[in-house]
Amino acid sequence: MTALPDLTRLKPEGGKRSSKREQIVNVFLRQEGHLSADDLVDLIRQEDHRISRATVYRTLQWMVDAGIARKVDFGEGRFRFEHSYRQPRHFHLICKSCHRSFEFLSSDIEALVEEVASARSFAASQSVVQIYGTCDECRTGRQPTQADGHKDLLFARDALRIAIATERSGLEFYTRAARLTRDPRGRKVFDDLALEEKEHLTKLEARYNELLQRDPQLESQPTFLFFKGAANGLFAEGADRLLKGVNDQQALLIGIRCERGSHQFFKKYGERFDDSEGKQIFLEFADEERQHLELLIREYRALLKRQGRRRRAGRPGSPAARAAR
Amino acid sequence: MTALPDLTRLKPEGGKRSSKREQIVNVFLRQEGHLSADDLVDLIRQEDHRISRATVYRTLQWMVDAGIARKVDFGEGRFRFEHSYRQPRHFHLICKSCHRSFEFLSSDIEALVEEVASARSFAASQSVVQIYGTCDECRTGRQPTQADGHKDLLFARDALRIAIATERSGLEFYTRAARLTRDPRGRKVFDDLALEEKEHLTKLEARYNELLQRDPQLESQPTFLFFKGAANGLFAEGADRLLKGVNDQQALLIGIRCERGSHQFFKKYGERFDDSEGKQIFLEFADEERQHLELLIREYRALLKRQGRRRRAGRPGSPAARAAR
DNA sequence: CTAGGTGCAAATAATTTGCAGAGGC
DNA sequence: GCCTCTGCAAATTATTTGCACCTAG
Repeated sequence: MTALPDLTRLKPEGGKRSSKREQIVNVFLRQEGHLSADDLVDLIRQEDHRISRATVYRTLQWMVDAGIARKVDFGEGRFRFEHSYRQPRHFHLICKSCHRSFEFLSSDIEALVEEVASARSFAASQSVVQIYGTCDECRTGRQPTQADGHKDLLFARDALRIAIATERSGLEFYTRAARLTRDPRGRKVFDDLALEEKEHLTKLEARYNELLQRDPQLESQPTFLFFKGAANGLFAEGADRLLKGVNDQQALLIGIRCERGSHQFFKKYGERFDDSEGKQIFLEFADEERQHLELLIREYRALLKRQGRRRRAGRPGSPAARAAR
Repeated sequence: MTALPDLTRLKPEGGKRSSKREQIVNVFLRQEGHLSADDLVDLIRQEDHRISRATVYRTLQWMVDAGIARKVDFGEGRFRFEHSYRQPRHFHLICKSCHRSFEFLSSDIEALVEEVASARSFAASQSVVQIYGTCDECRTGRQPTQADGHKDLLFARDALRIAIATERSGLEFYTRAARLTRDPRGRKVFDDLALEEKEHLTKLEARYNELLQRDPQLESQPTFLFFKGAANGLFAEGADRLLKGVNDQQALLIGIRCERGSHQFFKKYGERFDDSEGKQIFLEFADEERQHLELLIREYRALLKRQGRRRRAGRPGSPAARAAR
């Protein structure tokens, strides 16, 4: 079920193998959702009567230390535990009526939280965001839809969606730029950039479809990762009329600026997340953008060289320095 | 201390006057910060030995129902209570080392939280945002600065700061516009707008100073209300070169657009907050902007009328309809 | 053999409840 | 006198601990 392999005994340090502990961990990992210590005791007792509450508590604490479980407090006067191994850290919507809880992640909220902490010189180690209220099903009285899928898959799905949206927006921009630019060499540069984006887009979409096959109802599940700002403004580089007179050098500079923005953006956000498939997607995407960026910079340098040969000498303080950082 | 008047016995419904309860409530209100039930018992016992724990618990519950207190959970395995009467609802930074907690409010976070809830069709009734970590003093080993002041005053201070920043930004914009505009009547309109802003600004600053006098160390306390977006972009109406050819009609339209933006913005945010002085400031500010807006609209209509007389008839589908909504 | 894991029962800790008496209206 | 508030002690609930025993390395 959950992508949780052998690690069971690797992570914890200084532990002795013990059938009881392993049994408890296995039962815990087999479940999904948020279990209270008592829930877990009941589950264990179904397959083994001779397990004491104390052992379950001790094992739970051990799992938290080992990074397998996370202790969450929904204000019920007792704690619950959720999977944590390779699961993205997230926030909760908590229904006061049916007592279910739903997970989400908002990089925007995380960023604001960091900002507040830093404004107060507060070293934040963890943050809790909980929205209490009534869920859709309880309010409308409809059937309680299937439980949330695995966060990990949802996270990956949403990361891919964001990457795809960004890529689409880039493709659109370069295509428009190519259409508008009058200079034929400038147009060539934009055409190449658009082609590159299209290829990358195809790759991302293939990956997205592959993900959907792993879980057919993945697409119908609600948004897990809330994330503004991607695909917005990165490519809004100047008004259309400015694009008309762009030559190849300027076009390359624009491409460099866009790709660098995209790269830094995904790198920054990829690093923010906990280890998980979604994080990988962000970082891979950032890396592909970086490679593309480097390519553009090489092209730009080559272009300058050619120009320099033609015009005897290049200007020393030229934009090359800035563009190539 | 806290601006908490007689209301003590008004709010709760169906209660009988009782010396014990009143005593507990008074002791609670006299304190600031986050008290646990036990803290409160200890405090009460200092002035009256014959009070039972149960009564304190019962009174605490009663205060929560009456809206005097708010129950907060810092994950310590017990609840704490904070003032709630006319205190803005807020979020917490919680120091794991000294166990103090600091309050802040972020309208931006609240907005994002609402967005998430609405995307999930979740009827949010309350939200908890807690940042756990280590506070500045614990990390740097400096003296623990004086405790946070009253949220209410801090909130008012920050609301005023935001209003002032917005007003300044408006003043700056209109001044620049007046300088750039070539049309003398357009310039007159911008000059008037700038004057209006300056007057309003003076009023706000006076109010700010008055607030500082109520608590001299108010200014040195950290930001309580985190709030982006105010004073940003509201007045970024078009590039400078577009302002050059603006006549009086266009200038009025620009003014109307800016004031309306400002009005709606402060109204929306003012309504978001709980009852408190800061909320009042937002709403008052929104109202002043509205009055100014109405004035501008009247002026605009008068202008159109004059033009109509001059040119026989005004165009029916003119921008007047849109501007005056 | 020995450190760590386990069960059981007792201990804590925060909070709630049953009940009989007290006090305001 | 009635209804609610109070105090006290006992109950509840979640979690932890002491201690003797057990078991894997």
